[in-house]
Amino acid sequence: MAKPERTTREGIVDAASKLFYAEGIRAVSVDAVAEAAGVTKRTLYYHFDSKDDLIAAYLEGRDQPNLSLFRKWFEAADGDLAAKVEAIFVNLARVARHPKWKGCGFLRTAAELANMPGHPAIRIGAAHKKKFETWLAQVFCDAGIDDAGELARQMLLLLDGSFAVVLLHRDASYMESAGKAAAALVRGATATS
Amino acid sequence: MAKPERTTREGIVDAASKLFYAEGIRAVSVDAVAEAAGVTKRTLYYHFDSKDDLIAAYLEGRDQPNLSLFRKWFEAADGDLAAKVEAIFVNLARVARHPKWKGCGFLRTAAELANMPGHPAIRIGAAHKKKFETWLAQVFCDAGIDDAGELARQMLLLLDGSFAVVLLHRDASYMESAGKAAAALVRGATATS
DNA sequence: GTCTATAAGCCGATAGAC
DNA sequence: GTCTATCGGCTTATAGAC
Repeated sequence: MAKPERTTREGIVDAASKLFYAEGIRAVSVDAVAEAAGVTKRTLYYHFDSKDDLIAAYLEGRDQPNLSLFRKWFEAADGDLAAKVEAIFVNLARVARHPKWKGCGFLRTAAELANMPGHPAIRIGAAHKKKFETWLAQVFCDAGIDDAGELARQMLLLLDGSFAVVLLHRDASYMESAGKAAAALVRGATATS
Repeated sequence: MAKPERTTREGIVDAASKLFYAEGIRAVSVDAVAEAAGVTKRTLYYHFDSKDDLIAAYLEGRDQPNLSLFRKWFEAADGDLAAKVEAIFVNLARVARHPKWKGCGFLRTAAELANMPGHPAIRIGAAHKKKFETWLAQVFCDAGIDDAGELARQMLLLLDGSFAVVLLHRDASYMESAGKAAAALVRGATATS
């Protein structure tokens, strides 16, 4: 239970996470990760079977923190359900304006590994997005919305759309447009249920 | 005017286009493109300054054909404005179910080159998406919709969101959900204008 | 568990002949 | 304009000592 010191493995995942997100998966070599982590390549290969294994660990480590952040933004927002959903997009726009922001690591990895459909990292990304969608569907269902699942899917489309569009145009105001669209769809679903 | 035979350069761009889309930019070597085009690497470097130059040519060649296709789907559809917009998503879902479909080449390239913000290929991708957005905004404006620009932005968010989500989950039904959301937003904007 | 050293091959790009 | 041949460097991954 008492294990406060950061393990070698954690340090490697940390270094990999920063580099993969900043530069892209295939642009970063195993050498670069090992050097950034302050270990030799041989040590890295002691802790991970392959680079693919390391990529999977990178995304695994971002799963829960990302989900928690979205939930926090939703819960901290004032107003009705539509306003709380919109708050996620507004907060995301703020984050996206940071110069180091480079889109969604899960989506970028899926795009880069599109030629390897069954890759573990893609499965982790798909599961991550599904968790968020399921949480939203439950929130909508609790609010008494008909077809809460379909509305949750539409929110994911707007969310991931804003990641893609903002990365391309480098214009975070698209996230605020996505938030407005999301709020309009939630209000439309609330009215008819 | 009379130039029916395919030039060497066109053959190289063709081969690059197929490989880059199928495998990803960084996963494909210049050697592989040259071999697929049936020329030597030296010939390739006679026609293109660098691999980056070749990447730009790949996306440049997809710009107009893609735009034409979207416009064709819109114009061929029956029904009101919302139905015609939704038709784009329905047609896209059909295409996305083809096993060789691997998302949007423009978005995947932007994701892969996220660490090179000013890359020519990213500029081409951004311009491509902007052209589509501008065309949609004009269509909405002609239909008498208030804030046609904002609605067009929302359509782009849903479109690019569906590219990203369907690539991740390999479930083209998300495109039909995006189409429903798009139609609902168009109807909402039509009603209030 | 971490090290030094290296395998075996691929990378983008170029030299110089014809 | 297209060829053969090759550069120097980087790639993932491994061998074997301690």
